Amino acid sequence: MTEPRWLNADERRAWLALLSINTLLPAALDTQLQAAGKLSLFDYNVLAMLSEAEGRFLPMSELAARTSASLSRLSHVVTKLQRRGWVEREAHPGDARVTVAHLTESGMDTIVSLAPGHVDAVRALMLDAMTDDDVADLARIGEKIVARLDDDHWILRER
Amino acid sequence: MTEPRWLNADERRAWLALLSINTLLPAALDTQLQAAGKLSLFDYNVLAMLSEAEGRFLPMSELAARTSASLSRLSHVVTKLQRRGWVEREAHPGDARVTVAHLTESGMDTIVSLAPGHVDAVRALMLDAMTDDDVADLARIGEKIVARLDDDHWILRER
DNA sequence: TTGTTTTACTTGAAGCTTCAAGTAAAACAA
DNA sequence: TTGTTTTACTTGAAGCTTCAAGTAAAACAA
Repeated sequence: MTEPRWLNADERRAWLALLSINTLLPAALDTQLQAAGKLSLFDYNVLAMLSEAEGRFLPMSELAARTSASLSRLSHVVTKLQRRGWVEREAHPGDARVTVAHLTESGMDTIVSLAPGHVDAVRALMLDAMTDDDVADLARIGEKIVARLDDDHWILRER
Repeated sequence: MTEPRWLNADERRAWLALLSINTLLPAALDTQLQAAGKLSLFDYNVLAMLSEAEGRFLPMSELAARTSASLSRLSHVVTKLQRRGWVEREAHPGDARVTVAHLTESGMDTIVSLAPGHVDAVRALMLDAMTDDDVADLARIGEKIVARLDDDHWILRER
């Protein structure tokens, strides 16, 4: 067996920082959203992606791609959001295999009321810690990592 | 109500990239570790932190801090690791409130055998996507964000 | 056409995480 | 001392995510 290349100082710092952000940041945002509207960050993102989509609806697979989730996870969560009256499932006219998730008026009202508090939290927890150059660097480096993890991830399509 | 400041282009890119990394990277590493040894990334980190500690033991609260976890989460996971024979719980001699988690020989063997594959995965999924400068930038920016989220996080103590 | 494979989901169970409530010892306060 | 507060956990239940298995329609292959 060949000797593995261990991490050097910067690699270790970058990796540990990412790992820590990874557990702390979603937890902090979950706490804010839980207090504001009894939903999780993932729930919020599902609603947000639908609210930004044309017609406020998306096929389940496209919604799964935009939330980086598995179809199974999304299916369970949409069922929950449906019970809360925020999303509806509809048949796709052209392809009977496809389910379309549609944001309801009530769902739209919910996200509109939650958005300002959520954006404030994102600023307070992360963006306010950085200079403008840092933000640009993080965007550039972050997208490189995303490309590595999934080379046709939707956030790269916007470029 | 005052108008919220929405995210500008770079802010949105940085935020979306971080969010995507956040769901994709742990999932990919979980898959690798699950295949290699039927354990999660969090399980691995618990073992790794213990293996690096002097004497291979740490109080539960210190271990929770080093894995960015809640005590409750850690307590459940240590119970599981204990059943697999990788960790033992011991009383703290000086303070009866404290439980010390101690890595067993078997736990040490496990992490030694898993480490090379895990480090390879971290490289393949993230570090190999970046230049040396990117790594240094990410370390610097990442630590700023961590400091924002928890200003005496243990990774900042090493400086 | 007919059979086979692929796509786009859905479902239930198992396992994991969070949350609320609890225990017991240490520290502090008067 | 004695009572109160804080610290350091642990526990069980509820909710969430993953995993394995399934369904049904579309696409392809011969």
